[in-house]
Amino acid sequence: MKNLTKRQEEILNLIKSHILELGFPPTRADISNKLGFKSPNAAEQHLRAIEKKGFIKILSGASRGIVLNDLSDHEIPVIGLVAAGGPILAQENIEKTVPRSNNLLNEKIDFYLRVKGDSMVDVGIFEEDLIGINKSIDPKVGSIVVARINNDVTVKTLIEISRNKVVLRPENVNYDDIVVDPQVDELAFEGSCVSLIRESI
Amino acid sequence: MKNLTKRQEEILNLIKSHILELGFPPTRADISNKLGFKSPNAAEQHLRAIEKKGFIKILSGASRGIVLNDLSDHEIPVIGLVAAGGPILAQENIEKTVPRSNNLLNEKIDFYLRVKGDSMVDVGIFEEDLIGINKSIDPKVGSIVVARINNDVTVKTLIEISRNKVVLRPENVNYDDIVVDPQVDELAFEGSCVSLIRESI
DNA sequence: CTACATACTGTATATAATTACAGTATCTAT
DNA sequence: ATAGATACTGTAATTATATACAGTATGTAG
Repeated sequence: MKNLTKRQEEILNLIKSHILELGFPPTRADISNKLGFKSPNAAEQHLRAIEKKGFIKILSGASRGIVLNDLSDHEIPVIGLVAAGGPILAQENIEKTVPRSNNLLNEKIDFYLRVKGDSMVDVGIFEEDLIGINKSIDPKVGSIVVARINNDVTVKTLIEISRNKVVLRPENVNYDDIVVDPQVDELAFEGSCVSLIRESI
Repeated sequence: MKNLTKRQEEILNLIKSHILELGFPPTRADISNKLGFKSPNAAEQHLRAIEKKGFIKILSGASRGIVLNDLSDHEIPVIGLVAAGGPILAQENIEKTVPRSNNLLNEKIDFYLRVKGDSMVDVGIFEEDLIGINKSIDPKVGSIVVARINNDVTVKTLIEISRNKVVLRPENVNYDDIVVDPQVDELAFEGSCVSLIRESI
């Protein structure tokens, strides 16, 4: 995604603040008025340029049909079922996005993962809960991590980690620890769990 | 704020989901198409009715000029320790406020309550969790409610409710049911639990 | 009984908004 | 030098949209 010029960025910010303020995007005339253009075409051409650079999408024929593409700053993706193989943040895994303001604390959340199964109920993580994941936090013993074992993504407590042995514990008395040898099985840590949201009780 | 009719609510939801999906409100024609109206005026009149009841504001002359009013409430209070006696939403009980995520389709949350104690761990509600409370939902058997018993605020599952007997169950095998006679003890329901946030894991 | 709310159809029109076309001028990379 | 990006003015046509007016029909509260 190419960089915007100063003027284009000004216009993109204008669009964003218009949406924030009123709830819908501006028209070409709105933009022209605010920036002092004497022709709506000035705005039109800026929009085309911004679209070309991938920051917005212009829906043809629709009034105010400007769709923001860069939700990453404001929206956190929610990962549903993870397709085997591909990257966890691949588009097809994204169930929806939620506004970042849902996040109450300062800790960084890269994405939410929808919990499947009951393997973590003993620490209060239930099926369908959304757990907030920080990709940057190194897996620490005792913390809850998102691990990928041979293309299967799982959420467990990290109990032990060494060169040839990693122990992951389901927090459910009915399940046994998972012992992995990273030299035999493919193992990757996708991040650490830092928060939880339960949307419906 | 008067209640919406079923049809009006349907239209309000359509507006919300349109915004969620595309980022801007629908036109009268959009609404009519989706609901099968043969005249855009049907949508227009519904919008007027919804505006009259205070749920939206129609900006005259602006295309797609529908502003949602229920989003203007920006901050949700977080209730910490509840002082005995006073109202639960009294200023001195408010620990902080958090921004209301542009909560387009989610259930209404009047306030968050910080959970004290371990009486609800078996349903995954832990100490220091924040539970989202809706004041308007009537206490239903089987749901988790915020109850005030003689000036003590508590969160429990409602098991039984009748004129002279109310049973509240702590979701923890170590605790016994609380049986209250509303004719003897002062009992009030402050709301129902609809969501949960755990800020740190 | 009557006014008012709800829930629409149908037609029409003014205006809001997109968007094409024709220019001007400056800057930058090939 | 020349093609393309940037940054606009100016005009105009087409289409999208809001919105008024005229109806029909049903239900509900005073």
